[in-house]
Amino acid sequence: MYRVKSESDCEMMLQDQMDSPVADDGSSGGGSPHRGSGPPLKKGPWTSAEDAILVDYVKKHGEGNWNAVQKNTGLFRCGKSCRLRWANHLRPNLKKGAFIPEEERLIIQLHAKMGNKWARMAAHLPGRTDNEIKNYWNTRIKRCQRAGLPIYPASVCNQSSSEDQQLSGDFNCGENISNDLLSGNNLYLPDFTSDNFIANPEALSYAPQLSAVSISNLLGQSFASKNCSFMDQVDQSGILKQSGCVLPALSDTIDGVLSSVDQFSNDSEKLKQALGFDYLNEANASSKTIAPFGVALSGSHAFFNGNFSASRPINGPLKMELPSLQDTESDPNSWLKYTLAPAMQPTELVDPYLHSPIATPSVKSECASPRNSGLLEELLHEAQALGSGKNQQPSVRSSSSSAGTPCETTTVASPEFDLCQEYWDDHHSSFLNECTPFSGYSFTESTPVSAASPDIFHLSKISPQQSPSMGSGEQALEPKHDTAGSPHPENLRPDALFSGNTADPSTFNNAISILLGNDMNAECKPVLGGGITFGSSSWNNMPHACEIPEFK
DNA sequence: AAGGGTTGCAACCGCACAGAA
DNA sequence: CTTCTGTGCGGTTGCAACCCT
Repeated sequence: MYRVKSESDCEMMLQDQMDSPVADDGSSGGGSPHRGSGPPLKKGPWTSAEDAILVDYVKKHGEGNWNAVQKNTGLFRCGKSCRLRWANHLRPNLKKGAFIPEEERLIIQLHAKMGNKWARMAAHLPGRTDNEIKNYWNTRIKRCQRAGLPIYPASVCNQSSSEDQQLSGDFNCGENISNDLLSGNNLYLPDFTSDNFIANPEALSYAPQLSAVSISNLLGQSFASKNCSFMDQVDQSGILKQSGCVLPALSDTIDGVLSSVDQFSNDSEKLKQALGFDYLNEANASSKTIAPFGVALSGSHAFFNGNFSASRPINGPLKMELPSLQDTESDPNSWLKYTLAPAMQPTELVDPYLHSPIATPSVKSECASPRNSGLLEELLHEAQALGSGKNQQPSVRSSSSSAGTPCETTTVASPEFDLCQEYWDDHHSSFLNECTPFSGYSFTESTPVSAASPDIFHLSKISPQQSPSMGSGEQALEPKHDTAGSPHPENLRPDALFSGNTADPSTFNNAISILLGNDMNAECKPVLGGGITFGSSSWNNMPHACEIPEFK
């Protein structure tokens, strides 16, 4: 690393840089290559002397015209290097040191919205440079990859959801979700309408969301504005359980499902969560502040959790840059734990749709981070907790995620998962009967699940019997295979969820159409190889939300 | 203690864009 | 309109510090 030279290095001063110029290759780089025939420009770490020269120059001449620095100061640095040095290290008001939790949250959130637009992200983080943010993010990506955790905390996506709801104004069901972070940072929050969302199909690649949305559409599509964001609809599903006033009959249906699930043994919570029905259990939620991250980022898990036993391993390195908002999460509540001020009273944590009080915030998941910040450390902490095989307290119903807590679902090879598997083997028939109203709309019926989370797996188990386009449940559990029986590469991608593993593409499209407000048919089309494209977008060239014209 | 592997940051590289000539 | 120049941005690399065995 180019560690900042100690102050003793100041002694090297100018002479040092003069003595050790690195032959420049004309690397002023990019659009401003060094074209002169002067002395070779130095590369590598800046010395204090060079810094002093540059600072002095900027004080006198101001920023800009960086190529003139060399001419005016004798500094053997290209203008580009000077600009970079100034911008990243020398300019005033630069924050140094580690990112504070609030900054981390903001970075995560911004990245979810912008993708790798570091400069734009830096604009939201005064005193931070794009390079810093980029490095931080890359580090974070690596950590998440190692830990097998999702890049985006579920709450970040839910933040987008909540923000979207607030901003859209099209979906006014009385929620008044706090949004301190948003308001405090003047974030630019694109309105992810359902149409917009189409351009981000990865965001759909998470079974809990899908199930949530499917249920939402089943139960409450009528009251969902078409202009509501996709996540709005997800959120609606999350509130359905609590919103019996809206559709009491259907709410009863859900209650019935949950009741049947509750018949399961003490581990039923795990099963429900693994089945992705946790979002239906918000009324029992005590854990809006529990699990730092939801696990509904199933696709992300698939990406990063190479230990996912139920799926084919992901072969080879994956480019970790993910399109923005790829992982919108279905849990409408978990975001709260990020946005609520620390002083927020517990009562304020009550979901607007939640009729029953929330358990005391003191009920903490064992997975909760020591810092309770929901940030990178928490991810790591969760990973540790997962590795240690810790479980949540049985009495704690975690509904922070539509798919359960990370403790229970991120480590798919965990005993919990096996337990769920066993439960399924034992009870799936009766459960499926109970779940009949939902499964018909479950996207998992056409979803290859090899790259998905266990949540997706279990959801897939729900649907086959109900699905006209899916075979047996066992088939549903199998990743999509090509004719040779080998894992289809598409299965290794989150968007494999939409890879059209249905015998009837029109059915699939119709389902998506229902999901996304009936506009899918125009935008979504099957592609060769079983994938689905959304307009011109694909996984690899998916534009970030900010690149979508509406967001600019 | 030593050596190899990993981490994380600073800096570089190359492309793209805008404005001036 | 074309070319040149400056700047911005995102991806990548280099390497010292740190960690692990």
